[in-house]
Amino acid sequence: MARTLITSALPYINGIKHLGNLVGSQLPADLYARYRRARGDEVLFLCATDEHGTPAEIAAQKAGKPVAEYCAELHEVQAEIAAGFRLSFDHFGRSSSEQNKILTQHLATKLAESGLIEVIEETQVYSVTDGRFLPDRYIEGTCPNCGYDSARGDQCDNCTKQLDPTDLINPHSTISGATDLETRATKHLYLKQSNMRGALSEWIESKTDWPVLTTSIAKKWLNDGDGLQDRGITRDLSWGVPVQYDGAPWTGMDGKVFYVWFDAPIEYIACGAEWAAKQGFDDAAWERWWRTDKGADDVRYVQFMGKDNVPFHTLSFPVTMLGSNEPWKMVDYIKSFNYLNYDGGQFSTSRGRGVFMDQALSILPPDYWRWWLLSHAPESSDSEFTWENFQSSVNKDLADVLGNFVSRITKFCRSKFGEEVPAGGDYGDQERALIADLTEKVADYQSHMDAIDVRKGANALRAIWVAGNEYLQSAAPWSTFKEDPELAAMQVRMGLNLIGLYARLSSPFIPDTSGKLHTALALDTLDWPEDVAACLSSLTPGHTFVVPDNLFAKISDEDREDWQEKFAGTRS
RNA sequence: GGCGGUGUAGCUCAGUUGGUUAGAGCAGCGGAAUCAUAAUCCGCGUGUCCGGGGUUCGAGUCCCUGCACCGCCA
Repeated sequence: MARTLITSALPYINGIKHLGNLVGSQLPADLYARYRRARGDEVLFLCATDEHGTPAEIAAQKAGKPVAEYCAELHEVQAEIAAGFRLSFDHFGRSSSEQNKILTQHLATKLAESGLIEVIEETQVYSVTDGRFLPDRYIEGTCPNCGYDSARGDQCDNCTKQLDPTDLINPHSTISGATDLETRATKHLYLKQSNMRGALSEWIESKTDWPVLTTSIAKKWLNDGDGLQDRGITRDLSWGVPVQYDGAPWTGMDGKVFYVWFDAPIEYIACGAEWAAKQGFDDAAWERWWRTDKGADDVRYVQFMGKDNVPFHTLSFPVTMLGSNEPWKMVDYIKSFNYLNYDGGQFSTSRGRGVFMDQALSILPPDYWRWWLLSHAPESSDSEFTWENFQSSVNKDLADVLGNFVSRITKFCRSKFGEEVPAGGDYGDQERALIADLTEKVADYQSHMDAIDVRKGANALRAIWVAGNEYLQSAAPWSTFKEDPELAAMQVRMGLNLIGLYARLSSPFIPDTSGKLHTALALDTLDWPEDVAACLSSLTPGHTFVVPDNLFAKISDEDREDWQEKFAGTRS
């Protein structure tokens, strides 16, 4: 049995993500996971919250809660919303887990043994009032260049001049407003990524089948300017994986933690360990996915992420994996996405612009969102969400093409033959032609799904739905019924079987709807229709069903205008 | 400032290694049908493929350049 390991970029803990974040990683990852499972693969689909770092500490502080408690709560919130979108993670873990701590410390040790860690002393701004070192962007003051009074420590937003925090006039902490800032010397561990440049370059060059978006970003970082830079992997914080521990190959790192970008990707692996522990399995259960010396050789590992995450997945994390000199399973394919814009601008978490995951679910069921987002996934370039487009796509594709198809055939059957598959007649030329056409269309659909071409997959699926309406329109059982009820019965039987086919093929995109059809038609299975002809004969005369409620209500102009207004401004 | 991306029908987007009259969905127009959520099906597109140069027998597709928008980096 083929085995597929799938990970989605980890959503950061400090709040609810917007639809742009969702469509860039978790949702397409789920689509692919569902598809691979349907095709019979053994799948392990992992995701987790990314919980460490300064933003989490500050968010917790604002909420007036200990950071651990804050993260635990937000993790539950995110998990619940993920479930709301039907994201089928085998495990939704936490980067703050014990497993991740152990693994992060282990890998840091291995990297040190490989000579890839060095200790560097540098100066950073310390806020006495806040009791912490401040990242550059949390320091503001007057720009020495243009006089703008809210220039950040890394850059002036007004004149765009790049700054050093110590350049600022009258600097203060944006966390507390404190002005008692001082520069202090502090030591940090650096990961010598530059030493691995050759190995990384070779590895990336070998990935000729990757999307250009992925490889162009990777190569740019690898080759531009002075090439790949070494990066600090520790920070002076309390919330995170401790850098100093028993057996650490360095000293003097007390009170420091690993920088979030270092431990977050390691959570992909640790998440597997969390999953195994939760299932009551032993280590071998997750190691067969993650260690090539323990059975992961035949695993195909696919990662999903937005383009902003590509450097970490093509360079930093691989440095950790390769540099450890241990046989970790490396990623086989990286599917990356561009950005989804919102109505002429960007989605903005800070300004609350756009639709956030919880809000989306509060106004419509998940399948509406899944369908629109996936059929408009920003694959080749940034794409745009507008309410008009959302309304027309959803109404047309889901309500009219698919929903109405189910409605018209089941209701016609009920009125003429009752709620059971009618007997009589045999499939003829027209049906054989339809089967041949659908067999071809399903193969086309599968080829796009195999290639993880999300939009093309959606288009192909839609074409399959359309084929049912074309058939029904030309077979016209409502006409043939008058002269030849047996013929009409056979045509209706085909129509009902088409619903069964659609329920199976559509499940990766719109799982709830597939479930409804499964129940209404009393299908014995939602297995993939490897044999289209057989699938279209699987509902036999006498099989009873129930006419389902309309699958999709249409979005009215009033709703659309309402939402347009509601989500334009600031998140309430 | 450096780098990268994008710019194709009213809208959202496809267009593989350059090759016949540039495509899909939606919207619009005309028709058929009336089983169905006025839902479906059929037919209809002369679009300076952002502008300007160039390479080529031939360019949306390669090169140079200008413009616009968007990112990333320093």
